Amino acid sequence: MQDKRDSGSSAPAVIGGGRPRSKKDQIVQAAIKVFLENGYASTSMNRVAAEADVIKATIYSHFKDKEELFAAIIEEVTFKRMQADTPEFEQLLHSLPPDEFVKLLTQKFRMLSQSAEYRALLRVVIGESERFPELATLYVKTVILKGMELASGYFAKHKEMKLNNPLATAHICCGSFVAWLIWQEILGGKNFKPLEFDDVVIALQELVDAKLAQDKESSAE
Amino acid sequence: MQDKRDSGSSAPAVIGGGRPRSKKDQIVQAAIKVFLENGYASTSMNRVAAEADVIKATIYSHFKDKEELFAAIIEEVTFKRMQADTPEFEQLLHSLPPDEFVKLLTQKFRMLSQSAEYRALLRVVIGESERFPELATLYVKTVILKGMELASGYFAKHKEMKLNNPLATAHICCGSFVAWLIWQEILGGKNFKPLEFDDVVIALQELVDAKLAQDKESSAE
DNA sequence: ATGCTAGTATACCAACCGGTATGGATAATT
DNA sequence: AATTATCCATACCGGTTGGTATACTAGCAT
Repeated sequence: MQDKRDSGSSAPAVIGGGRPRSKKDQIVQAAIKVFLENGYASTSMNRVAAEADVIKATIYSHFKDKEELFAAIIEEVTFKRMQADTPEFEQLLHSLPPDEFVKLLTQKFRMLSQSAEYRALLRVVIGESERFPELATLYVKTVILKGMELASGYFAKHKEMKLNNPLATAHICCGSFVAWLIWQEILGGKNFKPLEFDDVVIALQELVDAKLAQDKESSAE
Repeated sequence: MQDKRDSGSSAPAVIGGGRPRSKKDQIVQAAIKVFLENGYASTSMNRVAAEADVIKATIYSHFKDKEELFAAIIEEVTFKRMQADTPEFEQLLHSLPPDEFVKLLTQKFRMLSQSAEYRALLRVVIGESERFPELATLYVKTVILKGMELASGYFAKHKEMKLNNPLATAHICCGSFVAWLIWQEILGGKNFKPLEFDDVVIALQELVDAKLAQDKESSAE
């Protein structure tokens, strides 16, 4: 029972048609699907095993118990979603004018919110946040804060915008997006009170532009 | 098995020390606590019965099954939270200047977000939104949309603000608040990247004020 | 008194839960 | 050829699940 923590390519079981997918990965992929669909409590290990086309004992040879498997899949999905931007790209972002910057930021978010897996991740992380606060923290740190720091970093750098609290302003931007995702898509609000994401972006830009114009004017006098 | 849908005061069982609380209410109160603490799947009916100090069969004499009980408690809490404003109060709100209006809106939200029960409700409704979409819809309709329509109604009425899309602007305001509640309180972001709610309000007001000033100026020329 | 209702207490049900044990098959390593 | 490790198949474990059945009691209205 040696610690075989090779996250690399030493897949020990390449048997069948030459799949490079290790058994452990097979399990993780299946677990991602089942856990994100049903949440922690109403997911049974039998169901995961069946979905992974694997025997239950095999799961327990890779993961100590249900909780560890759940934590593993949340980490997996979280990090997968956050194969973050290169420093060069962030540099580029910082050099853009505000309107272009917001446009790019929203594009990134739009891509995220179109992924069913990402929506499910958000739902499950919130739903299980009471019993798995560490996972909620992980999610916040690696996903939410990344976008937040990007935006607040930009706002802080561009002093011509004269924002007294860059973090709070970044929160308003990102928060508007997250809230839209939750109440329109996850909670199904779009079915009886639709609100286009683009309209939110436009309205947001309206506000930011106004702020920008005001500051230009006040710095002129 | 007649339909006894009296939501009034005909409590049939006033036995003990003279509690006016019916047995059904006893069950609902206990179920609220347990379900909101643990979510749907990891709440057992035995636990609810014990918490309500009632036998399990008694629960099933009032509710057909677990799902019905869960739906009942979500409705109960949802409506309890939304003993909405009087029309007169809404009228008052509409007559306020924008900054005062935002201030009052945030005060209402601050009160909501301080209630642990409300936070738990939000968490559970999101977490179970896949298996209970009707409950998510109920929540959106009776809670979220109420605040949204209040704000968007105000924005639409005050044409001097020249907001092209009142609903989207209302979403930015309310969404900023909800998102703050989720990532600071529910997901625990405050523990390592604290952001005061008041700072969000101030930053938001900064943006709205700028928009307002811009419109005044443009209408002057 | 006689039902009727609402509740209690307890026991029970089949199904499923997370997790383990055993024993055999396969394949790579030595 | 022997060893080792991984996996499968099946069966099993004690405990819990949602939900029911039976038998009994207390209050209430006719």
